[in-house]
Amino acid sequence: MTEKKKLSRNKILKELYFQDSLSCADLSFKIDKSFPVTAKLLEDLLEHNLVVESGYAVSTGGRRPLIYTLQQDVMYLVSVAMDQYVTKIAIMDMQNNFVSPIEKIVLPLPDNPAALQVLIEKIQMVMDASGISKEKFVGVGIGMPGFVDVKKGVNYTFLQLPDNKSITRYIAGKIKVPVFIDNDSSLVALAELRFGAARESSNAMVINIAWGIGLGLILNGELFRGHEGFAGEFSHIPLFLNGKLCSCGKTGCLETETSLQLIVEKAREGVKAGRTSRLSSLKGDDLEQDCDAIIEAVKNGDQFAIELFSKAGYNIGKGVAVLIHLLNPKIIILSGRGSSAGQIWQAPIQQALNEHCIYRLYESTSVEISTLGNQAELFGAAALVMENYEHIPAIKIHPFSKHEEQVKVGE
Amino acid sequence: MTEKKKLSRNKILKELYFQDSLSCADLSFKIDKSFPVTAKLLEDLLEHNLVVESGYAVSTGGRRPLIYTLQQDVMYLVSVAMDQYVTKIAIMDMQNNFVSPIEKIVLPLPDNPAALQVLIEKIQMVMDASGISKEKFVGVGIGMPGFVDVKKGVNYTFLQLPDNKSITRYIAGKIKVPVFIDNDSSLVALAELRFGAARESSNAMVINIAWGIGLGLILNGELFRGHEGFAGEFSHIPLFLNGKLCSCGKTGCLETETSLQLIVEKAREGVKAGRTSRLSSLKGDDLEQDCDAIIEAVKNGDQFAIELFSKAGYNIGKGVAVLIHLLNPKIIILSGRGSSAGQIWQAPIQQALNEHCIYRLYESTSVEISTLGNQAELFGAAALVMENYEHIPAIKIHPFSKHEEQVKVGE
DNA sequence: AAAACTTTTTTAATTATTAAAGAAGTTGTT
DNA sequence: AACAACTTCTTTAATAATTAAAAAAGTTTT
Repeated sequence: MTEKKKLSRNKILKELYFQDSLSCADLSFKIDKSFPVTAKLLEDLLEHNLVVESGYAVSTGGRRPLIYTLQQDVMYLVSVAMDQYVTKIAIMDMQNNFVSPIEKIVLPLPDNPAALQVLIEKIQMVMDASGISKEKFVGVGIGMPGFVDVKKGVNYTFLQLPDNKSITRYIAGKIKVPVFIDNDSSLVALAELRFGAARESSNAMVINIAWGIGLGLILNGELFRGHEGFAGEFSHIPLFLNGKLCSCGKTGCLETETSLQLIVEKAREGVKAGRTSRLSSLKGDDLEQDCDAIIEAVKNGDQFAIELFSKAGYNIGKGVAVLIHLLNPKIIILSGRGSSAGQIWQAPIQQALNEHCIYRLYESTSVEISTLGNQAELFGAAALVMENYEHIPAIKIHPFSKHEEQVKVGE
Repeated sequence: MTEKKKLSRNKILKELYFQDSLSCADLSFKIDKSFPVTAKLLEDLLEHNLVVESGYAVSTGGRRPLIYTLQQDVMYLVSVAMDQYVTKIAIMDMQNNFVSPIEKIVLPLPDNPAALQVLIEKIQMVMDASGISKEKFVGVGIGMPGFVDVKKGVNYTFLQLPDNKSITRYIAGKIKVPVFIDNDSSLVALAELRFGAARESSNAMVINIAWGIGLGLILNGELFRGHEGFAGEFSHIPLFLNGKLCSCGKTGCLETETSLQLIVEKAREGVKAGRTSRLSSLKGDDLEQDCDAIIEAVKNGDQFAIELFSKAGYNIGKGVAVLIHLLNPKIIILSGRGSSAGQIWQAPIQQALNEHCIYRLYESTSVEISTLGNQAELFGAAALVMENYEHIPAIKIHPFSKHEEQVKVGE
């Protein structure tokens, strides 16, 4: 089979992963090949048991199309979602199911030279524990905070190797499976684009409400990364004149007025100061636990918790107003950990838009809460692998040599 | 000739317009067709006298390529650049030369129901006066302020027809030549992308320093317009807490702290208040004249004028910091009328970036002053026509499924 | 219930692409 | 300086893909 045919074949598998079941006509359109060629490729895939016919679709006025689906149990993905403190590792099948328990490990990234080694060991461990044979793994997708260069496979903030060598190549060399990395917020956006609220929108802003406020931009139907891959630095746009020092060294960043970290801090302060609230029993040492507790309090109508979220929401809204002016998106999606607080975000954000946005611009922009919630990054990491799947055959790792070959992934 | 062949043929003409002279190999690559097909199309274009061979290019280590150029005197463009007060109309050839004097007319757009009729008459007049036969005009490109829907051909702010009917179709119906419209700042960006400083950059932010502060976004090598075509509303992002009322009805917009209009107003106030300066003889009734006078004063080292531009520049820089954070561009281009003030902008903008931008993000972003200056919009309007040249006959429809009929015009 | 229309699939005809060969230059070596 | 070795562009022949036509399987209309 020629290299070109392989590309088309992989494109079919990729489309079937994202769409679950498609007809030959649909696939022909999506992979931009003629019907006869697509049919021939499908025939081959059926023979090799990678694809199965799964009945007929309902007729739309003519002959019913044969529907194709990915064969189960032949391909698996490893998805890894990291934040500054905790890392989750999961194994997923082609139908987007978790096939092993999600492994959650405490792995602080700042000032931790051992982090990369630990990560590799844990990934290896989860893969081994799954009992799935190595050749069935398509690849590993990893989402991580920091300035990530997707093409080079480098994170300039965490998990660095000497001379900024590619960590994707490094990890792939160890576990013998292709590896892809991306910024955490970008992967949340990718998840929303492929499986979530942005599915029908070619222009969407996905806000990743987490310890910081991340942003993934969906422009013209695809994830936008910018010149060096750093686009979406929403957290640090200079929007306030509050003089508050930010972690980045500047003042007035969006992050200084809104983030889950800030909410937890403020909640702890409030409790210490004797504020009446359901939150009075906050642990005060575990960020994740406290955050979950506050979100739970919001849902139970706790006034203090609601006040904190409303203020944070209003400030996110001020940032969203900027996004709407600059990029005229169809939809704003609130995703990531914080989105599990639900509809509480709507009112304050809408209020900020009323005050700071030109009506003509935001009247046709909707604000929605993600249904993927806390698991968005894991879905996104899996999607990242399949996003690159068509190029994977170009990756070759020598089984006996430690010297990695030139790897060309995407563009 | 089939429809598909026509598309490729037109693509060749388009590429030759933007690149002036190209080899068959270059064209084959650019129009995404094989060498034999491209060669055959070129043969046909030579026969029909639309293209000429213009000698050989220097060898790059092998056989010298034959170079093709557009035939002169067979195709012309009408380009129209409007602002709120003044409209310029020009006729250009395929080599980007003005072939008739630029017609400048005073045509206020706000609250002027007659504006559209006047515009059509003047375009007609300029075309007639040129003595060029009608069938040689490829199309009319018009840049205008306001919320412009490029696809529908509607401006929601000015020049409206009843029921928001398409003004492009309306004008085209009258003058019998295809018409295209776009937002003024988008066309300035297009000009920079095709003929100016953004030529080598697939990610550029083009700031249109005019009576307001416009923005055209070049993302992934093409002009980005957003969901409804309104992207780039830079002027009204809420960046200040100054309480100053903006023309849009809100307060704190970027426009309230920087624009040529503001500079002229401040200069007039300063002069009235007796500020010592070369500007003391400002007319005070003609915005354009006064603006030119102040820019002249800047170049002659007038302290007051420089102070005004420095402050305005710093505030533009604050906005640019937001752009860099969100979109990680390779280059920021200062264009439009105000760019003729030259290097004066550099220092205050760089200062604002130092203060408000994460170093990692702006260290590799350059800020440049346009060389197209005041004529950028006219070049952009001409480019707009050729940008659409190939698409006029080409509409792609899903050949199999009724539901997914997609009209794809440009991407 | 049959004719007329849709849509998918198969096949045959057409067209474009890739690979191979040739032409025109440049570069490097003896 | 001469000639082999390498580039790059152009032409041609072989191969592969696309489009058009025909057939198959439904749905809708009369």
